[in-house]
Amino acid sequence: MMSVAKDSASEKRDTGTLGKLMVLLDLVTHAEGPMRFTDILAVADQPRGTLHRQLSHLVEEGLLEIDADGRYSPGFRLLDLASRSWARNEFRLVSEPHLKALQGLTGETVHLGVLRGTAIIYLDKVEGQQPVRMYSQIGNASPVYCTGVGKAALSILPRERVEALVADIVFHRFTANTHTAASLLAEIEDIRKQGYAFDREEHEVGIRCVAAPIWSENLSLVGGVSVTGPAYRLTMERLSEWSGPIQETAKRIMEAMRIGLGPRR
Amino acid sequence: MMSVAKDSASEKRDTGTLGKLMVLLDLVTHAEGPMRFTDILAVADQPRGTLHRQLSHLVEEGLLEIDADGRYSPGFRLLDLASRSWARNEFRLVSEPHLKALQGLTGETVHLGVLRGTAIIYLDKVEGQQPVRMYSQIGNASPVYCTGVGKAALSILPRERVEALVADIVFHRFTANTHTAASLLAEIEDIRKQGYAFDREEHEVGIRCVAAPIWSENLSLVGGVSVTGPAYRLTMERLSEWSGPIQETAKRIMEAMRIGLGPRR
DNA sequence: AATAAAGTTCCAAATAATAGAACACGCGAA
DNA sequence: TTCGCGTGTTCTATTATTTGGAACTTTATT
Repeated sequence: MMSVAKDSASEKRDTGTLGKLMVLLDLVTHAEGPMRFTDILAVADQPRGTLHRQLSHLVEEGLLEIDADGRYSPGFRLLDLASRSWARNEFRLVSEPHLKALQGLTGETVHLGVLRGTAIIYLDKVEGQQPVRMYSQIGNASPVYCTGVGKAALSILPRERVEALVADIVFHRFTANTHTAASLLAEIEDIRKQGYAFDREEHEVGIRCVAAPIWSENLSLVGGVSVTGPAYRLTMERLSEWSGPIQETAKRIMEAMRIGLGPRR
Repeated sequence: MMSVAKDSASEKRDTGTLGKLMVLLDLVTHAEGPMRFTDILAVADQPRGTLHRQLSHLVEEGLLEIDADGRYSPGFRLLDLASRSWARNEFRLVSEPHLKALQGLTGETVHLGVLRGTAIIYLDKVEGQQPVRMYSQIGNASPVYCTGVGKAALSILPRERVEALVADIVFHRFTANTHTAASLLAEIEDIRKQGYAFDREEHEVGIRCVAAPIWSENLSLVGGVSVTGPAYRLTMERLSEWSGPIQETAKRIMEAMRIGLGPRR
């Protein structure tokens, strides 16, 4: 049964059988921990028999695992797929040297992220000394509205697309500085003019960042670079000083991407 | 009575529509670089119209990306799914402190891996000083027959299951020491008695390791830990000395896993 | 042992996927 | 320009898969 049509924002995906399976996969991967059959049955809108077959298929393909107690968890196949995906990603490969250079210049942590839906997915992270915990950040999806990269990315989208996107967001107040829909839209306008964005402890108290947008001509790729660090070290003055270098880095990455694509076609 | 055993090699997966889509996903993620529609058409055994719809669905779900030139690459959604999967993985979480301890003791790189099909998927890696390149190893799938963890894992499977698995493998000769089916089966027997496995430069010249198996009672989880390093530093004598500690680490992880599951059920 | 809860299997009916052809599009050559 | 050709996209009757509901089996609880 169809409920009342959601307004504009509601993306209606028509991916048939795959779509239904992805809903389940999302359910399990977003859960706190392993889910039992009945747990899933309660939230997935499917008859028991159907759900059972769907889960079996996901398990057989390695996208889900089922333990001895019949609890479902994300499967190891996802790691394999993702590691290949990451290793070969052109955007990441092209950006890498530029991220390192920026890290060297600032001494702080540098991130590379792309926009997907209303989230920023981090593709790379370059830290200074201490060993990096793998997957600690890479692959992570963070909300657009409280990350520097997210706001920078939004700033290069056409206004109507930003509005449509913002309408889809459910705003969670992480800190006292976290944006609301209205304040976000307002700041995007400023960022559009400036060419760079700050995160003034909007996601986590004590964490600030500067970010610059990166985009392809047709906007099929929209993301950004950022320099992040603790507020006590990264004063707003210092962040401002870095707005130049970070925009420069973004520019170089875009040029490098075009070179990659340019000559051949 | 059971039906006649399927001939070892012929794993016929019956995952309907999902199975067909996963074949495509594998195709694209295993490729050298982005694939054009026609490239995929040539290898995927599907009519043009059908393939087109399947790819569209995968793109719409974010499992694949299509660039301006119509070339398909793995999608960012995979990273998101995998990062969650990794972050919450119980086996990895439980093992982490033990891996660190082993790293501290040996000073060399420690790996945690699980068996999936005929591959070992690395779940974690603990290195000494230098910053780790993310995803560099984690999520990677390596052949069972030329990794310490792989051989250790096989050694705890019942003989007939090992034989069935080995029949599925296509052996690639990476180094002069790489196993063949026969030599692998023979060594598995030894490892079974010993309780630990070596990799004597069987995957990469100049790289050796010791590994011990880790398994759950019902064998739903089979994997291992290993200590890896350059041959000039890791003499076979030294590796032998570490066979004790590494088995001890494996044992502690297995105990910790049981504690996790034990009391509640 | 009896009862309830959880999980699995089955099959006619509904729905989505398929195959094949026809339709667009871009591009280089005549 | 027009033609041909390689690519990619859309359409539709046919076919195969998925669905839903119930019956059935197994596992926990009283």
